[in-house]
Amino acid sequence: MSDCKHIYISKIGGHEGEDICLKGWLYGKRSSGKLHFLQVRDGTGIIQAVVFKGDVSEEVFATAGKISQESSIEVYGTVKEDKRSHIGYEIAVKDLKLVSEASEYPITHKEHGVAFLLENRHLWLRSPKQLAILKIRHQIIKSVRDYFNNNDFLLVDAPIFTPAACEGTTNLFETEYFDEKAYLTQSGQLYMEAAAMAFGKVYCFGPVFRAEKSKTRRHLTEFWMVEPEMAYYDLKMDMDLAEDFIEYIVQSVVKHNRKDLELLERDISKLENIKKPFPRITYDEAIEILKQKGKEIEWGEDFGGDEETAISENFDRPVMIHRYPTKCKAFYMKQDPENQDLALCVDVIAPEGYGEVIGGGQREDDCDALLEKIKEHNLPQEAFEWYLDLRKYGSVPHAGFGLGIERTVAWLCGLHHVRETIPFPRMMERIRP
RNA sequence: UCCCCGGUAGCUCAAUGGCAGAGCAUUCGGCUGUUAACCGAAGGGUUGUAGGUUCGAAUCCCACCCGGGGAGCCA
Repeated sequence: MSDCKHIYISKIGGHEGEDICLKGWLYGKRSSGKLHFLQVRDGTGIIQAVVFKGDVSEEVFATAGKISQESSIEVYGTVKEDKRSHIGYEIAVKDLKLVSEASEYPITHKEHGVAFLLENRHLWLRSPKQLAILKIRHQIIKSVRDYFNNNDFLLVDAPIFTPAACEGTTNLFETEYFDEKAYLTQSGQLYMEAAAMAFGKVYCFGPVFRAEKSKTRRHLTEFWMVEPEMAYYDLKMDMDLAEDFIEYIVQSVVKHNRKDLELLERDISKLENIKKPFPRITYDEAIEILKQKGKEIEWGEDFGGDEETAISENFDRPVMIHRYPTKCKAFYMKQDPENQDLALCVDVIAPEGYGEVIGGGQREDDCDALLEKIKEHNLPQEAFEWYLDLRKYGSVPHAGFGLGIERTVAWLCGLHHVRETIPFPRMMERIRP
């Protein structure tokens, strides 16, 4: 038996009638007198292995009857087609090897509370639903990289340690850096601007950190962001890129993860519909929509989660809101030459209330104007000398954006909360496991 | 930081001032096609922590701890 070929469950269809070996874990078990039904998982799928008393030794039959949930096992048997199976095949077991017996496994197939599951996140990952989510996350990340790699962008990794500077330090995680303090990055953007002046079209992709005391379904303290930055791009080109990029990611998930989306009971038609062009509205038009809906909002205020959801309800695909008031955006945003009160920026709000997935815009490329902004925001000029250098040595119009991976995963998977979109979520109230 | 809700068996919950309970999980027994299998039995408790009220507290009061939901915050 030990010379049987090891086959992954996802590939079982090509081996009908053959004697094979499965290497995995016991997902579930039912017994019926002279039969044991073992649900075996191996990370690629779940299949039922049937142990009939007449087919195996007494020892093997007894072992099959007492294997505990999540014990690791090797199963030897014949692949058989069976209409009753959800994947179309079963294994008729000939022999079994208990690799390691699991003691009482805490996560059952019944309902559990969120707190309990998060405390057991290291085990929760074994559940089919979590596997489907992480497979979709994998595809999203792959698509992100494929998109930029296929469109002449250079990957430039941004640093994680950053010096004290950008916009005060209240939202940054502080850490010891030899004899001085350093902070964990909350964005690679400023470094990408430097890289864009060197290489033209660049992107970074990595974890970023926010020490905000935010307790909502859209926030994590550690999350992953992809940030492209392009020299000689204006706001319109930036928006065109964001639109094309999102369409590519969504359609690649629709194409490659249909089974995972079905397992998550996602309405796939809503994703199939995510095609260019996306609606584009100005901040002023967004305010009009909110006022029509009876929301109390004044011109100049930024949008919260409720406002974003209200606006997104008017559209069946991502909506691009551009030209926010300068005062509610960051210092590096370029002012609209046609209206100094507006910034050349864009937020992309996902449909179905999933909120902002992209924030970006055209950067201030004039050295004097940028210096003025740094002073207005009471930022320490010396920390930005290198950033100002980019405007001194061959400044060009440039633009970019950042896309939050977890919010994108939550949207495509149809999840209520971002905590399930990352293997080990880091939140204000939770850092374990 | 603020507001709301919660903490009872491994898990999900019940018991609202008077004997600490159920389902699932676990263990044992039964069943040749189970799909969250089913049937029978058993074991399993410092009711988050500390104090107070009371003849008597899981239950009422106070403080604290932990968690959940939301807000603010959020390049």
